Amino acid sequence: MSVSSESELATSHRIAAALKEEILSGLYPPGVRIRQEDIAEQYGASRSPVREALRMLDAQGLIKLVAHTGAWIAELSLSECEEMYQIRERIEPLILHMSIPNLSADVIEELQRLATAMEENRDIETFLKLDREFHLLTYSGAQTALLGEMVDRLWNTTQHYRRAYTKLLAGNGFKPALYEHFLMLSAIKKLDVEDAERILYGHIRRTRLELSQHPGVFTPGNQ
Amino acid sequence: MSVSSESELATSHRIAAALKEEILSGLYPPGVRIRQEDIAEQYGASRSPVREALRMLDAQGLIKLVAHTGAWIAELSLSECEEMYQIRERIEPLILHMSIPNLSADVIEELQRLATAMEENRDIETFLKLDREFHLLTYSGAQTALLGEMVDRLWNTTQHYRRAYTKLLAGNGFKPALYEHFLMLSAIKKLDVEDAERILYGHIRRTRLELSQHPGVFTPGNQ
DNA sequence: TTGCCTAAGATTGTATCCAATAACTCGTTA
DNA sequence: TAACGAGTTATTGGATACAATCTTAGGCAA
Repeated sequence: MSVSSESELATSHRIAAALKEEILSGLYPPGVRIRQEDIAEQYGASRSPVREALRMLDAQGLIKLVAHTGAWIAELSLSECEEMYQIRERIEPLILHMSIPNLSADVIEELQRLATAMEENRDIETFLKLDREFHLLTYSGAQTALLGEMVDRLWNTTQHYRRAYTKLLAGNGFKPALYEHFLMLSAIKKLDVEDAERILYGHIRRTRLELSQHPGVFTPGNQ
Repeated sequence: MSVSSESELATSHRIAAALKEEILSGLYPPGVRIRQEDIAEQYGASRSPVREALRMLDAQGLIKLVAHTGAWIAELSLSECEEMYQIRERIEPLILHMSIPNLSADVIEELQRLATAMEENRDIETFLKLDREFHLLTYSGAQTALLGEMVDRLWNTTQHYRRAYTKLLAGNGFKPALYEHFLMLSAIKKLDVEDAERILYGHIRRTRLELSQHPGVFTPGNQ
């Protein structure tokens, strides 16, 4: 949050942040094993801070630690992924509710820009990035202690599967999402919290139902 | 889950579990500092497993770690606690929804027993214990990957404040909760998921509104 | 061939030592 | 008297060494 964004952080935090980026970028696919010594060497540190970093990522649900055995990139089954979406359906309307009254004109302008950019975009990684930015920005007005972290975690742990599913859609199936974004944005502009919540709920729910019709996303070696 | 429940666990997990119990029991009040060396000595271990245990508890929201500075028992402000309750209002009806179809007759009998026991009880610690057991047992039918953990965490991080608030009520104000328990139990027995969800939502919401009328609970040195 | 057992190797868990950082004390000065 | 600052102490962070555990490879017997 401040000037020197790297050097002042503890090594363990630096490693955790870097690993997190690599995982979210798709560099390590789900199920891949992570060895402490490899990571330590990769970041020029000893295993101590690596172990702490792994615990942090475990807490965030990005990896799975098993005592005396090792660490793996977290994997979700279809039903686990559906569960995440069901949680999102209930929680994200809440954080949106808390956020809307505090959204500045600048933020709303940026939302408009993002929604439009998504309309013109055809690249998958860009779509993922814009979609994430759009939604998280609609939540940015919420002054939360924990809810924000929870939402972030839900997005992170489902990231791999959103990517795979988006690839499957391959450009055609984006439109409903785009329309929903514009509808939600218009409700936000009118400060119509209830309507925005309902649209968001439907947006997440529709995605969940579509996702569950593509179980191939969850059979390893696919995507 | 198996025969020897303690000895086979890694030291770090043992320490984490023991510390967690002590924190939830109210032995360490919010805001108290925890020194690694003290804990290490207390459990006859070195600081290494203690550090790992502290990271686990940090991840569960029971303590707060600050880099280069130390660990403190987590503290909530009134507004943070209200946020937790708002999350509970949205999430616990969901887990109840998932759970009800899978509750066995034995569990329902046990729920009946717990609800009745609470009616006759007047001790505060016992009330806390029974109330927690009752609710978590209504969720026990849900086969969840993460939702259960989230609910557990919400209960744990608000434990201190439920205790303080319950002390304030001192026996009189229990009744609405007891009635709601019986109403919910009756909906569960009829497999009326929708009704059970609604009652639970109201139950948590009512508690939140009452809690916010007792801000004294959140001024340190009170209770 | 298949299953089991044993032992070597690899990997994680813990203890200890040293370094880095933060907190505190106490003296100085405006 | 109050505020600032240098130096000391206490506490946490990281590196290394060793112990405990798991995994895997190989051989043996059914």
